[in-house]
Amino acid sequence: MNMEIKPTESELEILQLLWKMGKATVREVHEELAKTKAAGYTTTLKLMQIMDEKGLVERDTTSKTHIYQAVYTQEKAQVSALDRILSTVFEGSTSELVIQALGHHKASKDEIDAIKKYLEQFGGK
Amino acid sequence: MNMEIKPTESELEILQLLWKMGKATVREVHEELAKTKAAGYTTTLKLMQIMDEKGLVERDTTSKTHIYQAVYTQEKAQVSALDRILSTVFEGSTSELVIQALGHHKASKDEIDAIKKYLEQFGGK
DNA sequence: TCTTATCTACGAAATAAATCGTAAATAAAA
DNA sequence: TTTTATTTACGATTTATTTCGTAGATAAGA
Repeated sequence: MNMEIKPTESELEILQLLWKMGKATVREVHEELAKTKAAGYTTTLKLMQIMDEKGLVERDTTSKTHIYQAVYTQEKAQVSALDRILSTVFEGSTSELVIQALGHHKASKDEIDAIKKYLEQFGGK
Repeated sequence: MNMEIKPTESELEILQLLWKMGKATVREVHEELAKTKAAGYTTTLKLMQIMDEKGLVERDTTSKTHIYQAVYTQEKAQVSALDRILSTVFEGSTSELVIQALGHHKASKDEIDAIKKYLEQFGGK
């Protein structure tokens, strides 16, 4: 059903920035990106234009300098990422995934508590 | 630390089969693969040869027909996949990931119980 | 106004990944 | 033994993704 819109690796990097920045220009995104990655300005521009065509972002083109924002939300990315690894490496087992996540990626006491609390809603004990 | 050995999309498909099959020939893997995907035999062969070079699989070449098996384990893939989505879409928050996983991917009663049980080891209450 | 800087659009080159065709070797079948 | 089938090796093509250069438009500064 879901029109399999799949951001590429590079597109995801830009989405991550837009999620934090909200609305931003290519220049602003590029500046942030440059802190981690070496790439030319037009590379970032082109990428963002493609993302616009794909519907991953939208832009306000009323002024010369366009203003971008994410359409593809972080939550969509989370659900999609979980779906993917669930079917590719966890054989569909959510509990396997959760236990693996808790086992190998040390969650803090607070995180553990948050999860316990969350689980309570699924039947008392 | 971990020499960033990253299977590509297609390589992962083959690994999934090898995890189930254990030792297998190119022909056997290809046969399985063909059930889901249309691709020529030499495509599968080439892919598996590349995977051997990368060290994702190893093969016994004593007889004409080589026998492959996965070196890159399912658990490695699980840890790596979790690491990746944790840093790209969950901002490093394991609890966010877990809660999202439980929320959007209906776990069965048994799965919930398994998780609760697992959590108990992290401090009584 | 004239020059300089910044921006978008766009095509094309560079890189990465997937797919395939063909040749040579080996084994199996006739 | 001769033919046929199967397998590996390997290069080449195709497709997807990333990167960049250049041109034209717009705005800002001198």
